[in-house]
Amino acid sequence: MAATLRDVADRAQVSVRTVSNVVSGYEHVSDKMRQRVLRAIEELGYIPNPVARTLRTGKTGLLSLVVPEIDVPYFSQLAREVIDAAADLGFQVMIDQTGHDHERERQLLRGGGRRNLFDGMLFAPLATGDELRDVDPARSSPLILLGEHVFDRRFDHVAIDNVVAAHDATTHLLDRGRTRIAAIGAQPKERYATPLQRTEGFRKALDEHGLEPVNALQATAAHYGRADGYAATASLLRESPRPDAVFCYSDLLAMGAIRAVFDAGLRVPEDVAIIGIDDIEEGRYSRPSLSTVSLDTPFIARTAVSRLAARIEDPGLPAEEFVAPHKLLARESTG
Amino acid sequence: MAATLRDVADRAQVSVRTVSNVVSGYEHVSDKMRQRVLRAIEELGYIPNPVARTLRTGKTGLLSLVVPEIDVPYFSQLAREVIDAAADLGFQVMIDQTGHDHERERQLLRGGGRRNLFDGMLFAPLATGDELRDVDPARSSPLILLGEHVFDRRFDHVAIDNVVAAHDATTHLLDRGRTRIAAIGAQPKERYATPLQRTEGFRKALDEHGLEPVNALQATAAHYGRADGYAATASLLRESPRPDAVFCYSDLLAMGAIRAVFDAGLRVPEDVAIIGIDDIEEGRYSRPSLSTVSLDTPFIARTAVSRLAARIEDPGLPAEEFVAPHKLLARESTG
DNA sequence: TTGTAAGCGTTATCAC
DNA sequence: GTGATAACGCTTACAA
Repeated sequence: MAATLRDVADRAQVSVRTVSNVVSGYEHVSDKMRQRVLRAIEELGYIPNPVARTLRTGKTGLLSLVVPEIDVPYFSQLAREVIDAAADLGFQVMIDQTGHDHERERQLLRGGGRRNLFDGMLFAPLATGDELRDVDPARSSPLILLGEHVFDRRFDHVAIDNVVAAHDATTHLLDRGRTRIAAIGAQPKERYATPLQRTEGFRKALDEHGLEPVNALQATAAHYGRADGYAATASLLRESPRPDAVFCYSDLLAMGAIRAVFDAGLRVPEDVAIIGIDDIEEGRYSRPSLSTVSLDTPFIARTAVSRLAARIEDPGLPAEEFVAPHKLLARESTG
Repeated sequence: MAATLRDVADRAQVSVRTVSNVVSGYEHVSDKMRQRVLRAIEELGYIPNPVARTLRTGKTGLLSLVVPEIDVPYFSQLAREVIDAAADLGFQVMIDQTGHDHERERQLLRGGGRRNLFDGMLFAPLATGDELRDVDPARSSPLILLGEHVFDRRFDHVAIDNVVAAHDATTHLLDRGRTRIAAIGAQPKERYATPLQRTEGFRKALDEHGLEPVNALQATAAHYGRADGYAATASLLRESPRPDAVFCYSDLLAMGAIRAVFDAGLRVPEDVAIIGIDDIEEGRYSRPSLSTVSLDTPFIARTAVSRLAARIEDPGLPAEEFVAPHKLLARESTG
C-alpha cells in the first residue's frame, strides 16, 4: 500500500542508497539524481517509515513524560512547555500517568516494558520515595528527574529549591503580621522529598521569627488537589484559637482553602491570609487573587528537555543538577 | 548491550521461534521449554524491543492525541481520561499541540511526516475549518474527530450537541429572569463549527422567549482563555444598559468574566449572572461557583479510544457518529 | 511442538 | 557519487 524506499528507487531507476541519501539530506548527491528521486517521491507520495528508521538508528524521536496526573494545572502547564521545547528539538512527547501508584512508578522507571520505544524519559513524580534505588543509570534509558531538590545524585536533575521557596512563602505571611500560621501538605505516612523540604522551610521561617510550629496547625494532604485543601482548611478553622494564615504546599490546595474559608463565613485575607506554591493561572483570576511562589516552568521544561537531548547524544555525561529560579508573588490573598 | 531474542535463544539452547512463542504468550509450548526460556529471559534481563515488533506487525501501540493546548483544563481533563482509557486497551498516548495554527493542524492531520509512528489519531481541535477536506480517510491512518457536532461524515466522530448545550445554558439564564443576555465566544473572523453552533443555540433560546439578540452584547473571543473572558466582559459592562447575564462559550472564559464583573465593582450573580460550558473542576471551587453545562468527558474519552481501537483492527468500518451526553449544572453564579 | 529462514523498511558498510 | 548488501530485532510461513 504505502510506498517504500525501494519503490521509489525502482521508479527513479536508482539504488535505494541514493534515495536514502536524498531523503535524509546527505550532501554528496548529484543534482540530476536528486531531481529524479524527488520526482519519484512526489509521484508515489512516499513518506519515510520512522519505525524502520528507528530499528536501524536506535532513535525513535520520542520522549516520555511521566507525571502523576496530567489534569493537575501545574503538570499540564509543564507538559505544554515540555512538548513545545521537545518539538523545537525534533522530538515528540508521550505522556504517562502514575496516578499515585508506587508500583506503576517503578514500572515506568523500568521503561514500562517498552523501553526502546522512546529515547529518553522525563520523570516528574509528585512524590518519589526510593523507587529510584533499583534503577541503574548505566542500563536504563536516559532519565531526567524533575522537581525535587535532593535525592539521587546519580541522575540529572532539574530542581526547585523547595526549602527556600517554602521559607519565602512563610516569611511573607510573618511579614504581614500573621502569627498563627497553619500549613497544609505534609504527607500522612510517606516520607517524600517535596513535602519534607517544604515543611523544613516552613519551620525554619517560623523559627527565625521566634515562633514554635503548632502541631495542630500542620495538616496533612494525601494529594495536592482542591478537595484536599478544602477539607484540611475546614478542619483547621475549627481549632481555637484558629489560624490567621495558611501556607499551602500547592496552589491547588490553596484554591480549596480559599473556598473553605469563605464557606466558614470568614474572609481572605482579613481573617485568614492564604499563600500557595506553583503560580498556576487560575490563581491570577481567583477572588481574591492568590499570593504564591512562582516556579519557572519554562526554565524547567527547556532545561530538562535540552539536557535530555544532550544525554541521548552522549549517555556518558556525568549527572548534573540544575536549580530553577523561583519568585514570591504577593497578591490579594495575603492582603 | 541490551539482550535480544537471539541471545535468549542461544542461552536457553532453543530456537528464536520458541522464545518468540513464549514471549508473545503462544499456547503450544511445552512446559520444559517454557521454563528454560523464562529462566534465560530472567538471567539476561531481556526486554522485547517494541520497535522491531512494530516493523513486523505494523502496530506501534501508540495513539496520537492532538489538542490546541494541553494546559487548557478541558483538554487536560480529556487527556487524562484518554490516556487512562488507552492504557486499559494496551495503548500509550503521545500528545501534540496545534497552538492555534492552521498549518500545523493540517500537517498533523497528514501524520506530521511520521505517519507510521502511531496506530491512530484522536483529533480534538478547538476550531477546525476545512483542514479535513484534503484528508482521504482511506489513505490516512485511523482518525477519530472529537468535539464538533457536524462537519465531515467521512470520519468517526464523538460529538457534543453544541446547539442544544448552548440553548440549555441560555434558557437557564432566561428562566432566572434575565433579559439582557450577552454572549462571549464567537470567532472574530473564522467560521468554526463549535462557536457557530453555540451561537445558534444561544439565539434560538432568545428567540423562544421572544427576545432579539443585541449585536452589541455578542462579544468575540479569539481564544477561549481567562484573559479573553476578562477583556470581553470588561468591554460588555461598558454598554448601556449593561447586560444582566453573560453566557460564556467556555468555563475558562467564564472564570475571566467573573473576575471582570467584580473588578468593575459589580456582583455575580446579583448584578450579572454568568454561565459557562465544560464543567472544569475550577468552577466548582470558584467564588461564586460556576453554573455550567457539563460535558461527559469520560464518555467522550472512552468512546473515542475504543472506537479508534476498533478502527485500527478493522480500517474498513463505516464512519459513525457518537453524541456525548451533557447536563446543565446550576450553581451560585446564576443565583 | 520446534527449527529454519524470509522478510518488515531503513541506514550503513563496503566496494567500485 | 553510486550501487549491492548486510544488518537492526522481531514475527511467521513453511518444514521437520
